[in-house]
Amino acid sequence: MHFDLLTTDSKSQARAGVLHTDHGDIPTPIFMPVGTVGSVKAVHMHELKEDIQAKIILGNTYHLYLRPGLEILRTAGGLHKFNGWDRPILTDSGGFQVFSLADSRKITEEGCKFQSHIDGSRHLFTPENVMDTERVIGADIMMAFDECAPGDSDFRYAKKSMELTHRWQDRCWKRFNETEPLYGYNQALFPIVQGCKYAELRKISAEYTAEKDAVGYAIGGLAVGEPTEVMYEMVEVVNAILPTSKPRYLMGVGTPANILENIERGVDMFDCVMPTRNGRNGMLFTDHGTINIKNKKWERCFEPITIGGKQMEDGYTYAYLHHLIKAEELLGLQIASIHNLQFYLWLVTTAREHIIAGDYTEWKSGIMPTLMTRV
RNA sequence: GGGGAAGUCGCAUAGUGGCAAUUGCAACAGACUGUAAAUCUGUCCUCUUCGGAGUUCAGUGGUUCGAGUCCACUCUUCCCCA
Repeated sequence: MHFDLLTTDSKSQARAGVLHTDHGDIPTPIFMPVGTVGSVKAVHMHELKEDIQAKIILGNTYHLYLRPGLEILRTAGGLHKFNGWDRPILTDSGGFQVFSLADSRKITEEGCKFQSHIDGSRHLFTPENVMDTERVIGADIMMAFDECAPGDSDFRYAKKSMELTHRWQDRCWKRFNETEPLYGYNQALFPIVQGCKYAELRKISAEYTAEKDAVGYAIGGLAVGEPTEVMYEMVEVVNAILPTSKPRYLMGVGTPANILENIERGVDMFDCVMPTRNGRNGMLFTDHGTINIKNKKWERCFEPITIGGKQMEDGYTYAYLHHLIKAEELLGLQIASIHNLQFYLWLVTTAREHIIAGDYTEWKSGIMPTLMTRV
């Protein structure tokens, strides 16, 4: 697996490239739909491929480990075989669950003890067994096991957490290098930079992480409660240190505006639950701004929903989607999810075109006000 | 025609004499960033300077310090027998 950097914008840090994997090429910048349990919620595989043009999706180690479980995944021949997705897959390590399941886990030097959110059973995640699990899942890109500390962590805790993540990172590398892929194709390990909202820590973490020759590097622990401006600052600090020849993945980000701002700062890969989760809850990203399709004002809007000024093949109107969501029809969740993912993929694809054309910053300035608009 | 039951804020419900009144649905908003989320939160009689104030529980009258709750009659609905 390797990355080709094709273009770097002359007026910013924005880059266009291609990440080559055994399951196909990923043009960057890219947005990766989140498919926690091996499914992008409410979206069928053929819709991901054909309608949305997704190039890579995520899975989650914690969730897949709990259900269906490793024995099933191993017997199936890995997640690709199990769910039928033949393009690249990236698995998060469970590091985010260290953050989001704070009430039912305990962190030690060894790893993190979790209590299952499904049946309350107790489990221990260590850097070593997470590597083994990601081997079994068979993700093209395996994420290191880290602690995603809360955005409001104080310096003392942030430093301690970062140092633990670094020690875990070393153990991940060791286990990764001692083991082989199980299904005949290559897997890469992406280490994760931490350090919360402290530039000093981010710098240390980026330097520490960049020492290892990885296929790509991730920036974690952002968009977890800190102000947006702080997130941008931290990305700048980190990207000034990470090697330019490798892809940078900003984990869990974000809004369309967040994505363009971070592309400008040199980020190549993004993932976020926002287009799918918020879509299911009625939030739609449109050419006119962000809307809540449940609001009464869309009841009689018989205009088709467009993306980039173009009507999608199916041509749903605001009024129809309003009706479906209000009526709690499953088709509403499906259309909203597909629409938002189409919007996100259109956004990064168009950004890439403008980076290559050399007018990224101008294009971005033109579209930002709309992306920030709440209709 | 005779007998029985019941009428509570859009609908459905709770309500021992101390209640602006329970809960669900609907409605109207808001939140959501490496998914414990088809979830969660708020408002939901009127006005409000957010401290409160004013009108309410089919209608009218009554008992009581005090009535959605007790009594009388009226109206309406449902059930059973003719």
